[in-house]
Amino acid sequence: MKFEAVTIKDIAKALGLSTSTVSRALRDSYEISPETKKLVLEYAAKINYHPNPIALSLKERRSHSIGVIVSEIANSFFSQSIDGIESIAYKNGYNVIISQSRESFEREVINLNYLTSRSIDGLLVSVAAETKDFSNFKELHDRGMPIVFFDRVVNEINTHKVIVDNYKGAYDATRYLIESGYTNIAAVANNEVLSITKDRIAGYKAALADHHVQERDAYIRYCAHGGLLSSEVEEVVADLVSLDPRPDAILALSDKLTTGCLRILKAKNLKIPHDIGLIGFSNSEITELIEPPLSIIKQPAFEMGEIATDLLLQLIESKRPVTDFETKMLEPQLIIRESAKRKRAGASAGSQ
Amino acid sequence: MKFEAVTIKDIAKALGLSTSTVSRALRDSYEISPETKKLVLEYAAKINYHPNPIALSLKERRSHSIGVIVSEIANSFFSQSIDGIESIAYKNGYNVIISQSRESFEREVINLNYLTSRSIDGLLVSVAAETKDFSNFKELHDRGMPIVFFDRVVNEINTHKVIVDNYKGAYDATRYLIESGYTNIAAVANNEVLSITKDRIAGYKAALADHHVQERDAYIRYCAHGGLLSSEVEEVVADLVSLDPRPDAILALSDKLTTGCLRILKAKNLKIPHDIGLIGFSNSEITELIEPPLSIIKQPAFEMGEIATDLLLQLIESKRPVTDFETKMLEPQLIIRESAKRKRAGASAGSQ
DNA sequence: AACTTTACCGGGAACGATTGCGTAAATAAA
DNA sequence: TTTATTTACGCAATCGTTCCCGGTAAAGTT
Repeated sequence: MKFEAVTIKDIAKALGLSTSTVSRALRDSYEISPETKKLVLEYAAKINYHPNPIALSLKERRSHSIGVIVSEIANSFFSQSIDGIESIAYKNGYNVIISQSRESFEREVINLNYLTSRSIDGLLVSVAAETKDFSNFKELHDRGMPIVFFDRVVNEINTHKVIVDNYKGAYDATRYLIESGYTNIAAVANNEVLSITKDRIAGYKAALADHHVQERDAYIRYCAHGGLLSSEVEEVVADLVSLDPRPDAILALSDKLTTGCLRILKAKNLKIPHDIGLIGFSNSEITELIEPPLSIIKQPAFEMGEIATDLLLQLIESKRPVTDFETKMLEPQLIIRESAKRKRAGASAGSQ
Repeated sequence: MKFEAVTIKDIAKALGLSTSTVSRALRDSYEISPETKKLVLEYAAKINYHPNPIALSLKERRSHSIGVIVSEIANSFFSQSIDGIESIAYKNGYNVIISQSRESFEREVINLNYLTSRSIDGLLVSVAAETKDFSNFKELHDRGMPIVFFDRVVNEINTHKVIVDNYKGAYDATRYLIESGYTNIAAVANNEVLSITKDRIAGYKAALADHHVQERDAYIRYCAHGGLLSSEVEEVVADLVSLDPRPDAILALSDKLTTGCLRILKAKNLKIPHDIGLIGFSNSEITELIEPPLSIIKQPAFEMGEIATDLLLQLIESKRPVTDFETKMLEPQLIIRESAKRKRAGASAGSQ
């Protein structure tokens, strides 16, 4: 099957002109007489001419497409981000090529190689949970590929980044739990190496410290695959609830973990928030419909995608090499619902 | 910023060969001596040579990328479909360029023009809710563009299609409601012109008829924008519950509508399933966590994306024009949970 | 010794578009 | 009338790659 497009040559031949004249006429060059322009433009419109973007790309040495690497598309946060990415890219005439790491370092590297071999103009990345070796990104960046990280960033690479205030998100959520009377607060986090994990855990710890609640190592658990495997969440939660003293609340530090914990807590017949409180990062649109309505920390995913793309396009279209990079930090939104309401707000902290 | 790639010319120059020889060596042509091949291959690997896909595209007159038009990415069904699309496309060396219609005919046409002007090799489409004029697709298809429709197909165009058995899905759900003792079953559907709407409504009606339950026009409602506007769902549900007799169950005929109805029913303080039963099409991963756990008809979204892409690639890579098109129909999955359990199965109809 | 193969390799056109340069004709200035 | 300038267009190189068409030297065949 073929889809034959009309070229500038067809126009030239039909009108008895050279291709250069046609090209110039189409670009409204001053070198072409108004009559010729009119002729060309009208004929072009008539036969529905569109310049071949591939030929243009070859000439201009840029593809007008950007690559995106996320862990999985079918995840509320990422699909919302991609929505934002697509809208800005589209507005600026760029294609978006998406690939998924599924939290695997290996797949991430493969995707990276694939995308660069497809001659993309820039890259938008939220790194995989497994990734602790950033040399591939680093090398690519050093060789001049514009990269913008969003959500899960890599601090070792000096470029634009877009994140939410993960520290604050976790801090506020933890504080809320403490102020609601929870004292044994466990944290279930994504892979330990992730920037979001570090920042969120830091916020969690700080909130505990600031409110004189003792931090316990046993209460902090990591899921190497970010909850992509339900077994790892299951294990972690099972461990947690078998502890003595058993945690009276769980702070889940990423999307998949939040729903994962809830699922397992329910399976274990623990009543939320009575037996155990739950709050977590989530971008699902229907957390309010859950039983119990879920308290969440929500990220402005769409905006993050928009901003990251804006920054990337700036990088791509900048004439001079950019050396002044910024990290945009957005506000997370703490939404309190039933799943983390236990005692009255304002109860004195630091119990036991 | 620029990202300089190494070309075949660089290799030729460095090795004192012609570009044709290098090209042939890289493609393992029999015309090249083993020694030269080895030389070229090793040097190419050393300087990390990758053929420029844009130059190849220009030469071969195909871009190795496929366009996708869906109503919105941030929708469980579509993001799961895209997941499937991406996996097959990736496996075959194709890029996926995604665009969103947001249920608008106008945006769909714009996306269509944009994608074709980006010289894609084929198109995967799930039509927008508003679209009743298919002439744009038809014309494109007639001009030789391979198109595969999935989920929301257009019957007027003879090409491959991938759907679930929407009739059966709606029929089985309706039958389940009837057998559970519901008698006044309303249907809330997407835009009337959509193929999925027609098929699902037909299944709903057939189930009513087969079980001697009277069909009422007032019980069948359409949402022109597929629930993208929460106001339209609100209106429809408000109307429905004010009817006399009030429906004792709602069958929601698409993703957004299912959660939309639930949200509004809850806001109206109606107890599900006691006051009103609810079942609907949904591909959300967390419907079991909802209060009450949602009974759903689930589509094999990932597989649909995979199959549609497979079919599209067949079309693209076929030497001869394909005239024998097929419609793959997959099985929907009926998952019964609390939201549609009222009386015991097998209870006689006619309640109150 | 003369001819035919075979093995290897290079030149250059082509894909579709842009663009620097050259130039004929028309017009203006001398 | 001669020269300079402007107008309006064509030629050809270029982007990176493939591939048709040759070409040459060594080997094999009479």
